[in-house]
This record gives sequence, C-alpha cells and structure tokens, in this order.
Amino acid sequence: MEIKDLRYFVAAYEAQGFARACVALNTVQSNVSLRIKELEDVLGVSLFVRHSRGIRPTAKGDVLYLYAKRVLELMDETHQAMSPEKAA
Amino acid sequence: MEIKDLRYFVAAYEAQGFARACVALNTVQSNVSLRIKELEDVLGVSLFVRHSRGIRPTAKGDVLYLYAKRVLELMDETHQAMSPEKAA
DNA sequence: TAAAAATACTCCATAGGTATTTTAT
DNA sequence: ATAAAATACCTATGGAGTATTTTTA
Repeated sequence: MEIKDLRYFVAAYEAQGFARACVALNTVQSNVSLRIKELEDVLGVSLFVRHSRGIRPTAKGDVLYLYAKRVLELMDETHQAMSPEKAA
Repeated sequence: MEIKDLRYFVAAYEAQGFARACVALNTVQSNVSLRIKELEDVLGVSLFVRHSRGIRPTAKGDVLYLYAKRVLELMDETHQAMSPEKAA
C-alpha cells in the first residue's frame, strides 16, 4: 500500500465514483478502476460496492478512509517540515 | 515522497550507511544511494553527509526520521485495521 | 588504501493512456 | 438507454540489478 494508492482511494471515496474521481487525480477512469481493484486484491477486502451510478463504500472502506486521511495529513506535515526554507 | 522512500530512508538512517542498509531492504547499495539522492532532490534538502565509513544525518535528516517513523507506524496500523479477519 | 558512495548501463514491471465492452438502473 | 465500471491492449517511465569508478577518512 503506497501513498498514491491512498490518494486514489480517498478521491474515489469523496467523489463517490471512479469516473468523477479521475479528474482530481489527473488521470483516467480506467486507471482509477484498476488501482482500486489492485488495492482491494492486495488487502484482500472489498472497499466499494459498484453500482450503475457510481460506488458506495463498504464498512472496510469507511475504516480505510479514516486511516487514509490521517496518513495523508501526516505526509503533508512531513513535507512542510522538510521544506528547505524551514530550519531543521 | 512515497512509503517506499521512507523505508529506504529509515533503513539507511538506522544502519548509518547505504551499503549496510541494503540487506534489510532486500536490495543493492546502488539503489539505496539513488533513491536517497532522488528523495533529497525532490525535497530540495540534504538528508545525509557522506563520509568514507558511511553516512551521518543532517539536522533535516533527524527531523525526517521522526516523521518517517510515525508515518510507517500509522501505515502498520492501517494494514492491521484492513486485515480481512478483523471486522470493520 | 580500503570501505563505502556514486555513476553508467541494461532490463523488466508497472503505471498511465486509448478504445471498447459490460453492467446496472 | 445511459452513465459508469471493467477489460484489453499498448507505451513509456522508473525501479531493480550488475559492473565500475570515484570519494574520503
């Protein structure tokens, strides 16, 4: 599980669909579909149920969303702490 | 900055050298050297000073180490929360 | 001068893009 | 019937390995 996977997941979760998520991710619907599928495969859990108007998170998906937001937030803090202007 | 980058960095930091770090990372010295260099490039900061017996962290390197450990720990928690046996 | 880091290269896996098909309301 | 997800395919970037050179205490 890499940071980029979590960004894909969060975008899909918040957009409630892969087609809508891909614009925020600067990519294409098929890639979002593939990456989420691979994330589900590697974790061994289902994160979304697919329907004809988009997606709905599973219970596991809801849990991952909370963790993913924390991870991404911490990564942002890390980037800020590493900014060259900022003294160590 | 991806999770794998942080793993490389932490291993190098703790091993105090790229050559020693690569065994824990199941890779090769040259890859550790390259990945750390790219991490420094993308962040725009120096993380280690190189010497003839290994590496010594810079002040920025010390700061990143603390953040990196937190990120990796949170990722471990995330994985555990996502384990299929565990109910959501 | 010796241990470790940097560099140059090759190779392959995988992420990204295009086009199309399938699914579900 | 239509909007969205899945699939198939191609391409290119970049991560991993090998071999060698450079650096520094």
